[in-house]
Amino acid sequence: MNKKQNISDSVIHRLPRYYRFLAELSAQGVNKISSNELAERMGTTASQVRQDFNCFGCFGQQGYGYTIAMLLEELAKIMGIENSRKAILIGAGNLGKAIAGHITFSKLGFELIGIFDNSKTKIGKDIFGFRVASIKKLKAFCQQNNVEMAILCIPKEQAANVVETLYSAGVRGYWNFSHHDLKSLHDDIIVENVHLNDSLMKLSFRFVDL
Amino acid sequence: MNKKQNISDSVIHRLPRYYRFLAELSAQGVNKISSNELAERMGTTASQVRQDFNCFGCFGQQGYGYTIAMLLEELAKIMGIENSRKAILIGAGNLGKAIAGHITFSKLGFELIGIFDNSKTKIGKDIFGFRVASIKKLKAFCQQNNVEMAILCIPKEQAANVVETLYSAGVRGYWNFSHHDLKSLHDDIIVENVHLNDSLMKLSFRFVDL
DNA sequence: TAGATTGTTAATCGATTAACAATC
DNA sequence: TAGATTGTTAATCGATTAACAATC
Repeated sequence: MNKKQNISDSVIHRLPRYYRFLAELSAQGVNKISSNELAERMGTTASQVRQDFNCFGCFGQQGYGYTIAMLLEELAKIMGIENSRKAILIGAGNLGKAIAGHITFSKLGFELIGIFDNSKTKIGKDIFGFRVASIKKLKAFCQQNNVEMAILCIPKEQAANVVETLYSAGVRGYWNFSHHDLKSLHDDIIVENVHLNDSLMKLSFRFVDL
Repeated sequence: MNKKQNISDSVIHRLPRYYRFLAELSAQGVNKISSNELAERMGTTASQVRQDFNCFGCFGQQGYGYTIAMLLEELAKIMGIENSRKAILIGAGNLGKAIAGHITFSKLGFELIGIFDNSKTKIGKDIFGFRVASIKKLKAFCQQNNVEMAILCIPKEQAANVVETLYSAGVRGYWNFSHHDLKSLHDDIIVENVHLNDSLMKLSFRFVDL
């Protein structure tokens, strides 16, 4: 699937949204939809919907529309969310706990297999069925279990160190809540940054001349 | 400041990033920077940096560059983060706790003044100095305190109801972690959605042909 | 003054939208 | 067959990049 290389960020950004809207429709018992209907619900245009889907193949039927179940399946394949890549979470604070508790990893392409922390007060505690392990065991654990992705719920200052350990153990994917610019450490890693501060600043911006 | 209307989403999206990088430089003791240097650090182009800043005015000095302190001040004004709009948080689960604990609202334009929940096991408990209040008191509280923004850390199913209450009490800004499409409820509200699932799906996508 | 770097206009590139032929 | 809606090409629009005159 070499196509992947040419997909623009704009399209990638929309894929999970399509999936979300379609999954909801599906749950409501809707079976088919036209690009027009879908566009209207999502606040976009039919053209964009069709262009986006056609980046990956022809999923519709002329004169009829799209079968939602089939679209969902294709989108799932495209995004690789039917995988179960081994993932670990580092940092068992409130944020780490929220992530471990709220995210249904199995529906998003990953399997959470461990939680690590460096604080004595947390090591050994149980969180959603995981016994929090010492960060000292990180490297061995990743190597033994083929960990592919790490979720960083740690302070910015600790990120570089932790990533060095993870990188040396072969971890290449990072869901990064730490605000550290990981790309500057290695360029053969995949990083998805979450900046909640940025999100809140955008909200603040839009308030200004309300 | 009518300019605000014409600012593209692309620019708005970059503003917090500029702020973040400049704040870090400032903390490192750097005082001035050229569009070129800043662009390099941020992985963008000098042209873009200058175009972006010039959406809001002329902050630089020809032949010299930009004074970081001044840029930060201007960006802060532009994003309105020196405000302290009254905000409340609804949903005192792990996610709510993480938000209440991690986000420095006062640096982002808001002041957190209350936490609400509908669960008896949570009402009355203390979270980061706030006594969790019953959601029954929501409306009165918002009206009495001029609450402008609500953070929704509640399940999707409860969102519509809660927003009706908040809306009727005058709350127009929403930092929405609930996955409910709030814009479909009222169109004179400001909504900033956080979809962590989408973020993780994007990470999964980029794994596929690694 | 000479050098540097901005502010701003012009050129390019890419993404979105419109149009329409293909076809179910 | 007629109607509907896709897949795809062409047109438009906007965002990014390049260029350069203004100026500190």
